[in-house]
Amino acid sequence: MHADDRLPRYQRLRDEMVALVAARHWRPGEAIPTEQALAKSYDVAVGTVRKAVDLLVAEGLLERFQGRGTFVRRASFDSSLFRFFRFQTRQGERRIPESRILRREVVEAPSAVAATLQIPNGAKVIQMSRLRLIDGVPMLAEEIWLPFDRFAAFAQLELTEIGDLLYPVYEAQCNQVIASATETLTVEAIGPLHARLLRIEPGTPAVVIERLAYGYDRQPLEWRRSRGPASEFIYQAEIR
Amino acid sequence: MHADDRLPRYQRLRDEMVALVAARHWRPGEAIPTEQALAKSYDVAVGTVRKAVDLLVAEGLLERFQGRGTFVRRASFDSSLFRFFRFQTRQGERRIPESRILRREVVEAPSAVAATLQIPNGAKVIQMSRLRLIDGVPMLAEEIWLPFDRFAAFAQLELTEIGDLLYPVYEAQCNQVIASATETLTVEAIGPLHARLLRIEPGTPAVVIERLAYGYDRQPLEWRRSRGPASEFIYQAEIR
DNA sequence: TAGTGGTCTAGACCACATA
DNA sequence: ATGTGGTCTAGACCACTAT
Repeated sequence: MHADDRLPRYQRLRDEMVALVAARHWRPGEAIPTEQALAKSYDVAVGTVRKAVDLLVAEGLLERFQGRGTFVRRASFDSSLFRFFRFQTRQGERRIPESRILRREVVEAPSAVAATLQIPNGAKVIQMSRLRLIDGVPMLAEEIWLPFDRFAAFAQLELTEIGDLLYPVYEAQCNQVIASATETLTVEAIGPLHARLLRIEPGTPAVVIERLAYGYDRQPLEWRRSRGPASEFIYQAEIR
Repeated sequence: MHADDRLPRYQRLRDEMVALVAARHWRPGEAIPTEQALAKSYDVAVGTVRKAVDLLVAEGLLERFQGRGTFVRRASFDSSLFRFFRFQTRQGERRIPESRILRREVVEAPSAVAATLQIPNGAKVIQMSRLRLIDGVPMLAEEIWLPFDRFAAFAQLELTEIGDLLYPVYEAQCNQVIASATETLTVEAIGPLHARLLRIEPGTPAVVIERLAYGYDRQPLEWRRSRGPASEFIYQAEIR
């Protein structure tokens, strides 16, 4: 099962390190072996290890701390587009919104969902509808789909057992770890259904964020579509 | 005027190379000296030069081509948010929209504009209003502000002398080179004025992109605010 | 064939964190 | 005091581009 000898050593080393994290042999929060140790065990120079680690730090999989060591980074989703919703509390601090699951059921995947999650047509999915609030004010209306075969345990949980964040639950209950995601931002005039949930006027501009989240093996694990009032959204980017 | 000795050599080297580009001593499209030559002239090891160049490649200022050399990159604005407007032609290819300048005048800077461009209150600015079209269909309505003292030559140009792209004109006529920018995306229900320009219904969601563009010396050179129909906009991002 | 950037090595010394 | 990552060197060899 192995990597192309024509690839540079630092690339192959990088790939092996990714595999160790994916296999949960190196776990988030833990320190990996020192550069010296890695150099010795993989029989390469320290400089080569450094270059491989450089890559993974740039990719966000590892974090370095001078004098302490190199650590597997927790996927934090700090760069998610959700960050650009100005959902501050009245004191202006950033908080995790409260979550209310409005509905959860197991259904046959609509064909668009099956295609997106890369599962067979007609396979079962968990469909969920969720409202996120700050200080009791609705901020985001979400629809979430999970492939049933990987998340069967999730369908059995009492709703009261599910906290404000889903990914830790996926990890603890279903052994499914989210490693990365792609997000897509579009804008629409909000429909009457979501308008009622969000307590805004139908036709008001809303930002729609679709997120497809992947495991370390690059398999799609979760699809969600979230809607929030566009008036609360501001995105900034650097251009070169 | 010199750099801190406590900074690593590769950082100081990086800064000196940026300065050479800013001073137009190294010009876009040109090759810079070889790594060997740089190492000799700055009296550092080649590896140190490589690290400095690595940084500038990552920042997008330089481009490397194995066997050919390292070149100063033209600021291409490939990553601009405008890229996410699906302004395709009927054949689906990407094109530079046609530009029509609707108005251009020299005025005293409104205080918000003066603050943004970091010029004194009441200083003169060139204010411009522009429409961008594809196949004759209006796609973006833009308002643009330029500090008059740097762009005086621009105010004299016949409108027919100004092409579809402004930055090459800034460079050729005013010797002002845009090096980077920050962009901000918000959404609003379009007002009657812009609705008429864009030939859409007032109240339709519109994407508003504000861009503040800087020279190599980090001075703000241009501020523009562009509005386009949100229905044509889709933004995608990778999350880790 | 000559010259460029790309990979890799082996080792020295520095700065920082922790005990 | 020890061990970690951070910086820097000097040189070898490879892969690609141009002539």
